[in-house]
Amino acid sequence: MARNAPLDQQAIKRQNRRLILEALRRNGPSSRATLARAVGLTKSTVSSLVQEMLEEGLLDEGNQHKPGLGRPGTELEFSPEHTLALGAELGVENTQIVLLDLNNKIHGEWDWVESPYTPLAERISKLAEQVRIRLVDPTHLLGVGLAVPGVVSGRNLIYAPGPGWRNERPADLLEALLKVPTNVENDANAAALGETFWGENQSPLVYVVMTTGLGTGLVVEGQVYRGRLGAAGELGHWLTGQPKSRSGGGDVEDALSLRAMVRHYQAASGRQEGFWGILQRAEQQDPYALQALQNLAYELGRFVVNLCVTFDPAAVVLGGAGAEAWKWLEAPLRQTIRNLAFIPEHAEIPVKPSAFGHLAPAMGAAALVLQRFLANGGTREWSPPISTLGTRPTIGAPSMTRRT
Amino acid sequence: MARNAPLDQQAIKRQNRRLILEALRRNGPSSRATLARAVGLTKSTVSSLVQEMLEEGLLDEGNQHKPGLGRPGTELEFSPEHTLALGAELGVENTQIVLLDLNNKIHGEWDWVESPYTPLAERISKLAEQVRIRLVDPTHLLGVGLAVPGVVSGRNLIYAPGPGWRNERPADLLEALLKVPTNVENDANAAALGETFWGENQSPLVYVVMTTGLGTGLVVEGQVYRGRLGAAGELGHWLTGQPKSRSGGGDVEDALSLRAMVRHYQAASGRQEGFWGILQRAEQQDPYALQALQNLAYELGRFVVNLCVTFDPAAVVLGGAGAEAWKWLEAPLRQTIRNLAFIPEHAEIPVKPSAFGHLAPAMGAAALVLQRFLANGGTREWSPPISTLGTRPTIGAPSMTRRT
DNA sequence: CTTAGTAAGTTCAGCGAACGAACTATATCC
DNA sequence: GGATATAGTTCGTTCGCTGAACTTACTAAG
Repeated sequence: MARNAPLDQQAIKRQNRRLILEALRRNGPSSRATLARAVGLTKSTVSSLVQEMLEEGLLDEGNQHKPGLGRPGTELEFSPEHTLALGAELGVENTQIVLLDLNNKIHGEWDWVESPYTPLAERISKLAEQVRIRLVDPTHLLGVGLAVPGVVSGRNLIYAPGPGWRNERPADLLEALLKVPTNVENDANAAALGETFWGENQSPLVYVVMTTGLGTGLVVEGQVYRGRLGAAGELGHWLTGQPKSRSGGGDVEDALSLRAMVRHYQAASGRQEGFWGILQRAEQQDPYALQALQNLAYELGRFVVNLCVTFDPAAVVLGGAGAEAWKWLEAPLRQTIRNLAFIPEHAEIPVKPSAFGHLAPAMGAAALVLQRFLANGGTREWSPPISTLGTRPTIGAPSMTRRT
Repeated sequence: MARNAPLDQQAIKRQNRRLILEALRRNGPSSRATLARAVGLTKSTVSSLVQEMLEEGLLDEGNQHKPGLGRPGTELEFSPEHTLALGAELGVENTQIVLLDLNNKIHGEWDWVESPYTPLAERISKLAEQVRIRLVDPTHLLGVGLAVPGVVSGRNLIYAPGPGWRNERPADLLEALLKVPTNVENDANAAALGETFWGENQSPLVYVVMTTGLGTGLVVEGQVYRGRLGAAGELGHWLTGQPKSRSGGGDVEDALSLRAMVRHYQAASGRQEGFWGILQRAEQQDPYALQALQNLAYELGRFVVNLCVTFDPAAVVLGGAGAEAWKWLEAPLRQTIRNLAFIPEHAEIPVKPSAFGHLAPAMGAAALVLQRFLANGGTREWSPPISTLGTRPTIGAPSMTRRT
């Protein structure tokens, strides 16, 4: 919604269509009259807008709604074939895709393992191939959303340290292969969006994804906060007071990440274990494993408190390891937050594991597509895939001369 | 602009009036034709909207514009009497007020000293009294903006540690006295808004105010980011790794604030000096003073780098001590940022002292009023001052059981 | 001095979108 | 079967923007 463009009558219509569609998604199948009450338009306006959308094939008429007295209404719902979106997470070690529609119905979910450092182009071709195998015709899709573990600026990927990608144009690549409009987003941002898009609308919402590193996504009033270049939320790289290298000092990741946890465990127990190994040992009451988890909870608690003074969120959602180990983290985490909160309201800030587990980034990527479609009032406005593969993004990669 | 309300034709009109007024403010006096080109409306539309605003007294016709060929245009400008806003900063030790109009003309600027810990009600009455002395009739004001050094939620002040206020309703108090609509904002947020409202529109923009403590304000696309309760940006309270008390640990303020600087200076030199004293000694090449400033620049540089990974701003503006000592800080600060930046773009992030110096928060408070007026398309929509002084804000004060 | 050229600003018929009152349709309750 | 209630449609009205034609006011060239 361009804040700096003059409005015309079409803008009114688009906005009102958007409101109707959003209400329909929030509340599930509803009658015209119910929609009219929900969005504050008159019955006649809703009727005519709905009529249009039925003719476009965007909506379907469903069952009769029988609430008791009076004439029963006809329920409206999204046409599944016309509101499909595909979300894909290009993780470091695997690819996860999910196909769903605006009725919040998941039509399919697939994933496969990838070998590390596979070039992005290969990953994208494989994705396109798999999509073709699973879908009869990808052109039915409203779009594809890609969640990637790195800094995203606009449609371009600037830097993804995990898989080792720099200055790539995944959207252009995929559009060229599938002829489907594609959005790209940082994985934490995407997951954060997904959480608000399908969950309660808690704003602002911070999503914390702890894997080998640590990143956050921020969603304010349904909009992803990206910063100027898309580099916001890289809080794992916040420099703390602990001097480590001569020039900089340690960062938050050094204390809060799977790497840090594994390191702690090894230092204490003398045993070498991965994250899952530690969890297993914790099941068997290994005191070192329990200690490592306790320590993780403490560090995570401090971090949440810091998120509170920074973003003052309405809720914090944990993804990655934070969600996997939730069982052990919950109690000590809660206690740490209570002890350290700056204002009392933050002491009881809702913290919960992601509703979608490992699917969260892929779901969020799909949400990106659906959100955009809704914002346009349910119109697919896609410029045909112009080949711009020749030009490169102008933003450089991070300097690697520092930090470890 | 309510994102979730249906639009009607009045909304179009309001938006278009807003665009015209904003263009007029940005570009200074302009003709109808120029405005039409600037906002993308037709001449006829602009003409009729302008006609209305002339009749309302909001705009005045000015001189003829003589650009060369063709009929000269009539310049339009804001009526100074109808676009006055008052900004006030209720600082810990003084009150600063500024009166200005939408032509960006400052009509007056006053300040007076306050004794610390004066109850807020007294501060407000004194402010009202001074306004009455200086202004013939306060009802001509579009509104009053109040900048306060604390956490603000909506119209209410939750907690201001400096002057020691808790759970106050400054807006209600002032409205009862002056019968003028009043907005309240955190001082750093206000200053940040002022910086973007009158400066180049760099978004996101972070304002860093370093006084005895440390706070930040964030403005994104012209809108202040407040978080859920208005407690965002309290980055001075970010917990760092340095353990200090048993429960929490030190925070950023412990390393970066005037308190920290004074402490450092004393530890090194053995002399007790305030901030201004240290600056004076630096003038005389006192090595300890220079060292303290160098150290401040280093800590500030680290902080700016952290702001970059957190908010990825387009620019950082310094207020308070950061601005006063700019002369000594600039070079080492720049160098620190260059050394520590996470991505190369952040190495050269624009950092500059506030354009308004000590006036920044008061200017920002006034900007708050003007921005709101513009957002409404230049209509004063004020509900008469209903007395709600009986009810109290529901948010508690920070817990003081921790942190030193 | 006259005339052509150019740009500013006005007027007005037309259009698109929402509204609201009056209407029809279809159910329940007594 | 009639009263009542709610869903959905129809259509004339209102409102704001548009675009074309027009008027106004100036400069430049002959």
